[in-house]
Amino acid sequence: MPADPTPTEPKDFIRDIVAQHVDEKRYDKIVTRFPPEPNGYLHLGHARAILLNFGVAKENQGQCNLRFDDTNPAKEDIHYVNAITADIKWLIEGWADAQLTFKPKGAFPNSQTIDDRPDFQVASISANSPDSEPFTASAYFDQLYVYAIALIKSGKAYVCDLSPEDTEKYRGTPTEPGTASPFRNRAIAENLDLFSRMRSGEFSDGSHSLRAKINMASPNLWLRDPLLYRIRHTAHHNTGNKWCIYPLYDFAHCLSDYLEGVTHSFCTLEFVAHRDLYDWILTSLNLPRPLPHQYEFAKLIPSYTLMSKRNLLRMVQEKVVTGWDDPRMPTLAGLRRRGINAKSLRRFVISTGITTQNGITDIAALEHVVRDELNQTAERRLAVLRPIKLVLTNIAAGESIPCEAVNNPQDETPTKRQINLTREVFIEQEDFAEAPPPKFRRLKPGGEVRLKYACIINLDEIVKDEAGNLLELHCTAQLDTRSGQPNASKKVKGTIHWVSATESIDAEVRLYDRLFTVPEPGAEDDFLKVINPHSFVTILAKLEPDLANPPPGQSFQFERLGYFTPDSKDSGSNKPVFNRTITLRDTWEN
RNA sequence: UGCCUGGUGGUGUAAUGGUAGCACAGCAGACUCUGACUCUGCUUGUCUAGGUUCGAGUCCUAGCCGGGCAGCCA
Repeated sequence: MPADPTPTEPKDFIRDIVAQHVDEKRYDKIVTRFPPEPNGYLHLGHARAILLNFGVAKENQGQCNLRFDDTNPAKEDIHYVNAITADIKWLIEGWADAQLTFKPKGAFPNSQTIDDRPDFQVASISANSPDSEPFTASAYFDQLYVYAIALIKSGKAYVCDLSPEDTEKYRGTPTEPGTASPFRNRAIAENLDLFSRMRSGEFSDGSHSLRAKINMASPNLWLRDPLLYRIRHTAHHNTGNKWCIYPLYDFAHCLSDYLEGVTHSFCTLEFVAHRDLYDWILTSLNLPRPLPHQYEFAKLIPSYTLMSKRNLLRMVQEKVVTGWDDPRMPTLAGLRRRGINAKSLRRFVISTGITTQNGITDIAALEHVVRDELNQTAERRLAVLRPIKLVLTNIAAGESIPCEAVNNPQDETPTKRQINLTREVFIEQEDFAEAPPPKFRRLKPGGEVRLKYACIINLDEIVKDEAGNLLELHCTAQLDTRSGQPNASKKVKGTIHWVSATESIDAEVRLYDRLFTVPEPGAEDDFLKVINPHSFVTILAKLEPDLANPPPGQSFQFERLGYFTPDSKDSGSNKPVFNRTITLRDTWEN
């Protein structure tokens, strides 16, 4: 197996840009960053951003910083930073671990002088180092404050006393220019004084703000004197009560990139309008090092899923699902618990490419790679989800006939295990039909079928109770059709799976399906109306005995049914709970 | 109807003035001790109209359609 599971090296407009910069030797090293806000779990959409940022870093021997964009203490929580960090490590493990970069524990940006100009820069260190921690925007609050003062001193920022409502009114509309705030031309000294008093807690939330002085008539709304700082008397999960003013995204993000030495800052299309502001702030500060630049790409939106954190949070809060890591959720945690491995996710996401076109990606493309990966790697087992009892009348009670079962036929030299055929076995209800449809290749009256890895059987008698309910099936086993026996190569049309009634275990199996019934639940006025009522079904199944204590994280193919993995939360010793990752492709219809 | 941005099979994505290709999905068949896998074949596309050119998905002009932007969210 190759150490690097990446498929072919991707090529797209962003890699072209980076490649050109590398040719030009524009930067010493390519540095990207993944900047999640710790206010929810990472999902499939983030996977594209993660794989882009880490991919570009990896392909150019660069680094990718994990930075928490934690500038809004009202919405953020430390719980999310831990979950996000774990999810990222999981997603890139064995692929781009070497690129994941943190800062030294407790580090803040260092002061330095470059060409007689003052500068700040934060040190970086491998995330593998024990004394490392993720970058955070909140670690830059001191420097950000210094930059804000520099902007004020150069006449490029001012303190505004307009209320949030008035600020909105003054901004104008897309078709009408805004009007200048009455505080726009305050003296620099007054701005400095007011800003310092904002910081010291003298003013209430919303009463003042720091604004960039750009152009109230700009066709780009984000250049109409955007806010840089707002007052929030709220404790922050990192900085505690040190601050009561917090920088806004536009001010914090570009400067965080700069402080970390980021060269390429990738984000999604809705930030295109912010790019001018990103550049304005950076160029206004006369910074001595090369400036980072922002490049935008289209979001990944798979069909039959909801992708916004707002909606996912609502599903969690309204208990549509059991939590952020519910196996039906499109979160990395949910997908992982479902049994989808990181390599499958990478393959899927990378296969969708990077462009600037918005669109919906067919979730079948993900299902395809999930099946393909698992087909290669998952060991096969026999399991019966909805059992009916079948009695092999020519086998004595108590007798165990050993059979060899292949663990994975995809292996070049497959290993085998032993399963025992006994007088009583269970087969799948679906594999028997008293009145079979045309082309039915399974067990039917007067028919014969092979029990996988065992022998061919003939149906002799259908036993029912007085009410006509099916009780059991009586069959005869053709024992000489077992592997190694004289008639082993005898052909029959159908092969079905089975499990010994006396040598099997009972286990809970959770059958998951798509959460929504429509391809685009996000386009619905209320997604609650299009929830798939059958997205989660739990049953008691009969499994091969060696499935009693499955290794966590291991996937199995239950033959003819699908891929299953032990649930990471609810499985107990000798009491496994299996999640169905996905069914096998099924082209048989009736 | 301000500014930005984008239109290639059903979906996603290539082709950077020179044979419109790939993947998924779909359909048909072969194989099969998994109706899986694998294999074979097939259906389906350059938003429209002009122009430049020997040659246009690609360049130009006009139009049509879609997405984004008016948080003290990110």
